[in-house]
Order: sequence, then C-alpha cells, then structure tokens
Amino acid sequence: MDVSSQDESAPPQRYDARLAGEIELRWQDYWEDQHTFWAPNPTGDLSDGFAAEAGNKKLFVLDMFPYPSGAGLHVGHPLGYIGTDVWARFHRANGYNVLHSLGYDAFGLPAEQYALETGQHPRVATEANVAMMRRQLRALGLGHDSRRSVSTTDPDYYRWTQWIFLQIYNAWYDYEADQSRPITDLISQLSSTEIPAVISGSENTDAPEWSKLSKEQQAKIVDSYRLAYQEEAPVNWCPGLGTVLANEEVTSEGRSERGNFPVFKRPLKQWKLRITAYADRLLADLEDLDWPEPIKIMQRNWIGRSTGALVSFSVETKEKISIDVFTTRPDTLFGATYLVLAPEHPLVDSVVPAEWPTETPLAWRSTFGIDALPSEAVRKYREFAATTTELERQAEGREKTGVFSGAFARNPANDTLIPIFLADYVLMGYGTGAIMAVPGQDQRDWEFAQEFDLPIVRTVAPPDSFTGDAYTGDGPAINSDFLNGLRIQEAKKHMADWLVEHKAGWPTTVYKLRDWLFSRQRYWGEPFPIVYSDDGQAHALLDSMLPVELPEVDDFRPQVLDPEDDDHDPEPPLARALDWVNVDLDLGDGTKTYRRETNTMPQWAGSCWYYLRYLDPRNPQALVDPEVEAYWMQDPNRPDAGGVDLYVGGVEHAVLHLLYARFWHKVLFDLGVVSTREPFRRLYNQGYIQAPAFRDARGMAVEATKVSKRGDEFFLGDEPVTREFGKMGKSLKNVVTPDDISQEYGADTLRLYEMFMGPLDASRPWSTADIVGVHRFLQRVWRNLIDEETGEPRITEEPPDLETRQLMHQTIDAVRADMVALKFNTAIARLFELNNRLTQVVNEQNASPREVATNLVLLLSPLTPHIAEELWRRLGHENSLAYEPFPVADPSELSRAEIEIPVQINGKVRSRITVAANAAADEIEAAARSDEHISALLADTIVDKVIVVPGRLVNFVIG
RNA sequence: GUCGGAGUGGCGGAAUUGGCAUACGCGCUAGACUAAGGAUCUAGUGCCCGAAAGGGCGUGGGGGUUCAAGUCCCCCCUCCGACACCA
Repeated sequence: MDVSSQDESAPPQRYDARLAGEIELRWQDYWEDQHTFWAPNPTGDLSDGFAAEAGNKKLFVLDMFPYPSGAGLHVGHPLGYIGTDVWARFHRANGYNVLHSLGYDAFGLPAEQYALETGQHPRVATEANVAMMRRQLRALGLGHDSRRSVSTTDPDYYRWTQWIFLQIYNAWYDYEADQSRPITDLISQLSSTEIPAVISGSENTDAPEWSKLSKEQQAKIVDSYRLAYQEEAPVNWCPGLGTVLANEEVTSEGRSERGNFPVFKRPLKQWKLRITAYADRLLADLEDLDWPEPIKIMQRNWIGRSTGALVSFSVETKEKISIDVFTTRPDTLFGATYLVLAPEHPLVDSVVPAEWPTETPLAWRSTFGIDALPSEAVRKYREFAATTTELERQAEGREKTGVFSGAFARNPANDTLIPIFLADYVLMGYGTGAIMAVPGQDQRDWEFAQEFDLPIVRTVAPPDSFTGDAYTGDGPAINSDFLNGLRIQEAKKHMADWLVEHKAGWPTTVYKLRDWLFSRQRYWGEPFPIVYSDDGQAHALLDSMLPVELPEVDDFRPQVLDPEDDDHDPEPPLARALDWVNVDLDLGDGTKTYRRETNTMPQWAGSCWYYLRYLDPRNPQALVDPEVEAYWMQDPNRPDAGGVDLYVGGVEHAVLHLLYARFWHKVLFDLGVVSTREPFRRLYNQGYIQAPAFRDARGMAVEATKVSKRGDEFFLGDEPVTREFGKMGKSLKNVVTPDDISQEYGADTLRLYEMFMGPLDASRPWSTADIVGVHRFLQRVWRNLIDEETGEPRITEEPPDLETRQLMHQTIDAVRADMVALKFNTAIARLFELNNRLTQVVNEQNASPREVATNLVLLLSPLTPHIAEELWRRLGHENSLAYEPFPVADPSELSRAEIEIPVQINGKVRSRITVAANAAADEIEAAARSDEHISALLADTIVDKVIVVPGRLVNFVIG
C-alpha cells in the first residue's frame, strides 16, 4: 500500500509525497530562474558564459524527437528522457559543457487526425498538446536548455526545412566525385558538353548540343538530374485517409498503418528524393558508427545491396527487343531454362504474339481456358495479379501461378530458345522486374518449373547425400561448357568476363532501397517552396521568399473518400486555398503568375534535421552557424564521422527516421552546410515499459486499475479476467501517468524507480507496487541526514569508521563506472547498499558522518536531483550542486588488506578462507590445506591437481 | 520462412566476460518498538532431505569443451520484435 500518503501522525519533516512535491516545485523554479541548464555556444546569441566552459569538453545528448500526443504522457514515454537526463547531469558534474534539450515533432498525420477528431484547427490542438507535454516534462525535473526547444510547426523552424529542400532540389549527384554538387555546376558542365545532354538514366547517347536545345528541353534535362525530382509513379493511394502513403506506412496486409484503411496502387505525379544515390555511402559509413549491431543489420538489409550481373536476353519477335534480367548467380546461366517477367513489366505487351506458337504445351496456355489467345491469357493473368492482395500473396505454401507469354528468348550462353512466362512471384520493384529462372539452383524457380513442366538443368553438382530440390550450396559447375569444374566464386567471375566480352551483360549492383516518396496530400505539413509556371514547369522559390507559410483555410480537412473508392484523384486541402495557390512572383525574370505546389512534406522532413537546429535555434542567417556546428558535432579526440554523442530512442525508428536523417545530413555535408558525415555517432535503444492489461470473458480490455488479485487469479468485481502484458495505451486501458505517480510519491521516486526497474535497453513490465521500495530508500536517505522533527541536519564531523569509509569509496568507484555505461539499475543498487550501511551507523551514533553524507548526496544527484539539491542546501551549501564535481574514489581506500576466498574440491565450494589480498599462490594453497574442513576432506585422498587463482579461489582436483 | 533479441527464485533483476549463481528491490516469515501497524528498525528467505552438523539438486531442454560453464561450442524448444517469394 501507499507508504507515503499524508498521515497526521507523521513527523513534519518526513520525506513523503507532500514534502517531495514542495521540494520539487521549488527546485524546478530555481533551475529555471538561474538558467542552470543553459549550455553556452562558442559564438552567436547563445554564447553567454562560454568563457567559463572553453577549457571543458562538450557533450551533445539527444532524445528522439517526440510527437506531442493529445493523450499526454504515460510512464513509458519518459524512460529514455530520464536516462539521458541522468547521463547528462553526470557528465555536467564531471565538467562537460552539456547540451540537452527537447523539441516537438508537431506536424504530420497524428496531429491532423487528432484535430479532425476534436474539430479544432491543428495549430490550436498542437499548441495545447505541446504546452501539456512541456508541463509534464518540467515536473520530472529534466535539465533541458529550454531556449533550444524547437517545434517543427513554427514558421521560423520550417523555413529551414524548406531551405534544406531547396538545397536538395538545387543539387545533383556527381557519381564521378561520389558526392552531391550544386545544380549550377551541372549546368555549366552541360553547356561545356563535358557530359551528354540527355535525360538522366536514359540510354540515348546521340546527345544534341546543349545550346541548341530549347529552354524547356534544357529544364527537362536538368530536372532529371536533381536530388529532388517529380515522377509519375505507382503510389499507395489511401482514399480513406485522402492521402498517399510511403511504402513504410502500409502494413503487410495492404492497409494503412494509421486507420487501417485499404490502400490502392495508382500512378500519380509525386516528389521523390534521390536517396538511392547515397546507398553505398549509407552502407559504408555504418562501419564508423557506435550503434547496436541489430540496428546496423536492419539498415543493411533495408538498403539491400546485392552484386551480380545484368544479362540481356534477346526476344524472338519481329522488332528488336531484349529483356534485361538481374541475377546474383551469373554462373548458373547455362541452367536458365525460362524467363519470368513481373505481371506489371512494361515490355509484356511488346513480346506477346497474336497466336500461340505451334506445339505450345497445353499446361502453359490453358490456365484461362484453351480457347484464349495469348493476349487474352496475359490480360487475365495481369488482372488476377492486380487484384491479389499482399495478404494473399504472402500466404504460406502458396502455389506458384503464372502464364506463358507466347514468346521465347535466346539464352546468350548456349543459344537455346527458352519460354517467357509472367508470374507474380517476380516483383516489379526489385532488380529489373524480370528474372532468368534457374530451377536447379533456386527453390522458387524449381516449384514453378514443376507446376508448368519446365526443364530443370543442374549447373552445380550437389553432394551425393543431397536429396532436396534446388541446390543452393557450393560445388563444381556441371552442364556449363567452359565453366565446368569451377566453384561458384570462380565461375561467377568467368561468366561476368564472358558476358562483357560478348556484349551480353555486365556486372551490376542493385539495391532494395527505393527513392523516398516525399509528397503528402495533407494540410498539416510543410508547404513546398515550389511554384509552377503556366507550362507546368516547376520553379524553386528564392531563399528570400521563405518561409512559405501555411495558409489559413476554412476547411483544412483532406478530401476523405469512401475507403474503397480508388477512382477519384486525390485533392490536397491546399488546392482549395485559391488565394494562396495563385501568386505573382518575380523569380529573377520579371513578375509572373505562378501556381503553388499544393502537396505538403511528410512528417519525416521536420524530424530529419532538428538536432542541428537545437545547436543554433534562433539564427536568422543560417540553419546553423558553422563554428557552432563544428563545436557540438565534432569530437576533437575522435577524427571520425562525427555526430551527436549519445542518441537515445526506441528501435521502431531503426530504418526510416535514422536512414532519412543520415541521408539529409550527408547531403548537407556534401554541400558544405555541416562539417560531419554522420548525424548520430552513438545510438542507444531504450526498452519499452510494458504494463499488465486485463480482458474479460468476451475479450474486451477492462480498466486495469480496477482489477484485483485473489490468489493467482484476477478479478473485476467477481468476474474473472485474464492478464496479458502490452504497450501502455488507451486501447488496453492500462495507462499509468507520471502525474499519478508524482502525486503519490514525487517525481524523484518516479525517476529512481524507472531507472532501477532494469537495464535501460531492456523492456520490462511496469509494477506500481514495486515503487515503494525506491521511495522507502529516499525516505531513509533523508532520515539519515535530516531530523524528521526539526528538519535540521543530523551530521557529525567525526570521520566514518574504516568499513563505512571503504564501502563509500567502493560505491563511488562502482557508481561512476555504471553511470558511464548507462547501467543505472546497478548504480542504484550500490547506493542502496551504502545507505543501508549508513543507516546502521546512524542507528548507533544518531548522526551521519559528513564525508559520507556529502558523497551520498552527490552520487544521488543525477538520479534524483530535487532531493539531492535540497539535502545539499540543508548541509550548508549556497549554490546548486549541478556543477559540483562528481565524487572520485581514493584508490588507496579500494583495496582491502584481507579477502575471503572460496576453497573448492572438484569444483564444489567446501569452505572459505581469509587470506592477505596480495597473497601468493603457494601461501593460499597452504592456507587452504590447513583449513579444518578441507584437511579432513583431503585426508585419505590423492590430490591430482591444484588450481589457485590468486584473489579468486582455490580448487583441489581429487580422483 | 529469413534476420535479430531474450529465457536465471513467488516477481523485477545482479553476476570484472570462464572463477563463490541469485547482489539490490518487491513480496513473504519471524522478532523489537508500540494502544495499534499498512510506519520504523532487526533477522531470515532458491528447491529437496535433515533436529542440527551437513548433504543432494539447481540459470528453458539435451549433448560437448574445461580443474571450473548462466557465461564458450553443437542440436532442440518457447516467447518477443523486424521483414515478406529480393532473383
């Protein structure tokens, strides 16, 4: 039960919720008034006080950018924030200039959805939510520099989000230099014909002279090179939300992650960012990062680099057509017995003949009836493939489906004709959307070949013991002419050379990573700094025209359609703000009328670079002053990729946010805006707090606080309910808020409990009942140092006894090490032990030795800053302890003269002996042999071997 | 299916990376102080046998390496997370 509730009989100065609340409010005000956590910049308007920090190291600690939810915080949210606060305070106490702040990612779908539910303008709702979150976070005593707290919805902030978009738009990727460069460099190269004036990515090499092209043609070519470009592309159109979603926002069931509405593929002209140009660098630079290995693996998998070859297969039609396929196994080309195109492949129509070739096996063409012509069969199959949902396509053990196209291609290796099929097991989005099928070495191809009775040729000899279908292991090549006998590695190399020599293919690398779809049909996002002229040509706005502010509109809602309606075109809400859309501007060639881009940017945009704005939040001239950026983002002791010193957040951002932010940072690096290659040097994933949730017999979640436990069963009233653990949230009715806990025990208790529950990176269940333990600890610390009746300190100037002093130094040593390693749970356990010892001392002497009291308060201060500040003050100090040096153990106090070590016989502990800490092996063995118990056990036996590990143990091995 | 993470008392969790398994907290048991205890302090608390001394068994399961394994190796089971036929 609640040990802390107000009790009339409690002494007036007992540390309970009432006193804790009073102390906490007082110190939160003090920190705010005294600017305790303002971190000075080396230059600019936030540089006051830098002289005092100039000789110190800097530390940039960062939490993942929170979204200010309308529901407020629950106790799971601040776990990471408390962790970073403890770490930041610890380093501040060690003389670092620590930058720690927190801003708000307030644009995006959630804010807009919330606004829709409440009927308020998104700005009103957002501002209220931010205010509520600020209040909740302040009550936790987080030592943030409030000057640096930015919000993505602030025009002063999104002005720079738009500015970055313009940098990206006005840049192109120079593959020669392997970096982005200003688009003006490209234009001068084009006009001096250093590179052919063709659409980027097209094959046309008959380059016309640049100067002879029309302005429109020139613009078209330049646009095709930009890092931000527009493309008509199949997108995930979600009528139920009225917007297009990124692939990542669509669930594997083919529905929207938010709202769970159906999502349809449809072509639409969209902005895209050329993140694929950075694929190799995003991959390679992972090596420089101090990140959890699983996150790096996820990023590598997401980028999905695979090397292989493109192989050209010519198709036997009247026209000259060839189909390029990507393969990672060019060595198996002799085993390619058919080709498969994705149903959506653009060449399908060109290869399908009017009639089935003679002798077409019945099985190949009869899927849709024996009378169907090739074009009819193909049309039906494409229809079928388009209607299959992702869910059906991923059904386990799904039978391979497909249809013969009626056409044949020539295998360049052995000049044989092989049939071309359409099948939905080949994906248009990967490689070239076409494969050479090698059933002998690929299980999927094997299954398809079985289904359609296609030939199977093994080109790698499996071992004799092999009994499976396709063989993917290594072995000597067979049935492969000039490759025969070679192992896979060698064979690949030979085939690659052969392909190049015969102009039938070339080595290639492909990626799973796609360019980033960057348009959203939403109101509550950053407007693009782009306008269109009458001819439809896009034009970038000038820097001086930023920010492009969101217009006030009467109806900010997106046009939500029937969730199943995929016929209508999306209409963004901004398109209806006609006064805003149509503008007269002078972009350098006289005032003209333009039409604004009416899409907005995705939520990721604002969260891609916020950490840079924390550095220089009010700079009107630049996104960040270069000197300020270099100071906070570089570590002079580490000439590495740079970045934030510690970035803490959940694993759910393993790929998207972390990849997008790295991409933007690298663009800014290439363009000279930042001096560092990477944004986040060290990443740490905090775990989740899970909470028990209860369901009744119907499976409905019931209010967790109303459930009681009898024996091992749980009941709501008299109705039995079942328990499960899950994320805290409204749907599970198991929310515990920091406000509740602070009310009951105080914020310091909440902080301490969250840090004590377990390691920061592990998920663990919330247990309100366990909080009393840490609260009692704080109460005991308080009582050991302060008289509960008078509030006066109970301090003696007498030095502590030897045992207490040694324990104190051991504690200092251990806590220090644990703090550095973010192991707050074990640091707290050590503090419990020291305080338990101190309790004994106080019981005997009725006072705490000052030396122990002082160190205990300082050790505690990063974890529970309010009570520590209060105790510090009552111990007679004038100022905040935020900048007091963190205690350092005296090494001479750490070593003990004598230690107890176990004596084992055959690995089992049989006795313990006390020896000098520095005793030599033979001394220890002698002491062990003379131990009464041991000597009795060894009396009639032969000792085969004696293991002595000085300082640790003795082990006698007997027969 | 593939990739990643994790299985230690009644519960949350410790364990210098091969060296006393269960630190610390919750809970539980007993005692002290009390008019009273849901406060505080003290002691105990992995399981089994035993009055005790002592012994046996114990880190998801099975095997192995080692004087010594929660920790290293092989096989398997369960749970959590990510991805979805990636050629």
